[in-house]
Amino acid sequence: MFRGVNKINLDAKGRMALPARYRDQIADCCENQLVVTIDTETRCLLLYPLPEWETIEKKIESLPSFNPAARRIQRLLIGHATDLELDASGRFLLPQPLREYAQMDKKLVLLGQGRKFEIWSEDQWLEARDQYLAETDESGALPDDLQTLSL
Amino acid sequence: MFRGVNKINLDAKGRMALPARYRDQIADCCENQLVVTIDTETRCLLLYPLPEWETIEKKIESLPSFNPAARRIQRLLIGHATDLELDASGRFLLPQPLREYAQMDKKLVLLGQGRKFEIWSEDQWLEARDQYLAETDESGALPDDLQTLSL
DNA sequence: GGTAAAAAGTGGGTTAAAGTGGGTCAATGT
DNA sequence: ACATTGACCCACTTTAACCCACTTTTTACC
Repeated sequence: MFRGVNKINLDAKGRMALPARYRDQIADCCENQLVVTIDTETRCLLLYPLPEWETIEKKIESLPSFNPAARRIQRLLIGHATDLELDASGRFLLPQPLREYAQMDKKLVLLGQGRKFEIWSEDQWLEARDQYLAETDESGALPDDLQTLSL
Repeated sequence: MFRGVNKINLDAKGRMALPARYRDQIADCCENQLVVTIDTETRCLLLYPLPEWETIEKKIESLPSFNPAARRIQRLLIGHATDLELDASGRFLLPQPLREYAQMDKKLVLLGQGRKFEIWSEDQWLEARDQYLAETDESGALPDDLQTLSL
């Protein structure tokens, strides 16, 4: 399970370093094979260990391709998915089109999100986070499980 | 069960010491593995023994990711959750982004809250406490169980 | 109640590791 | 053939993990 916020700098070549605390886990679960794609709801990127991505990809592929909503998801998610491999110093290159999509400049935030990561431009993340915080826990329809969740 | 208020100083490096009276319990229940994350309603932090956090995380993680309220909780709680380990003198480093979130300077308050702790900046805590005290027990709608609670 | 001893809390120095920047070369495509 | 891009390598900077020492508080015993 991946957790936590990490402030990371993108270098001039468009590379970012995976924080050291995740490296062992990534080496174990996918031999440093990752896949990055876009999030379709917000301007951020999703980073998966390869096996995890493959199960998701299978599900998306099997959607009926004559359904417009399914085609949309297929084109957006599978279309933007890119294989990555860590270099010797634990970095990888973020493809330029994806950097543009997520409006990334130098400062990034890597968010652990269970089986995947999210990568945000820091500005975008802070904005989204503040907006989330401004909402109360009660606003919005919560799933039943969540209503009864005791933190 | 953790109880009590504890005034604690944050040192120049952002470390805080877990009060000695909790150490045996923490060593027993989670081998000094802790997780800290943010509270979504107030600007304070939540500190869990790892196993306790994991049960919460499982529930949150299994929520449908296309539900906006669920994504909000996932991003806020799991996104900010950070693993901690006590050092040889019973201290741990509070991650900078979380210190910023909870507006922490030197003086902190650690609040025992049953299966978890809350960590507040002292100023924030005193302010919140005074506000709670200003409210009466009758204000606000109480759940039925609470109406019949005998202190 | 006072003193000594132990434990807890606090501060800070050192060092190894992580993060970061950038140069070079090979591959690719124009 | 040349230009562009990414992979690989190396070097510098920054950070945090670890260790040690000093101060303060608590506990125990006289």
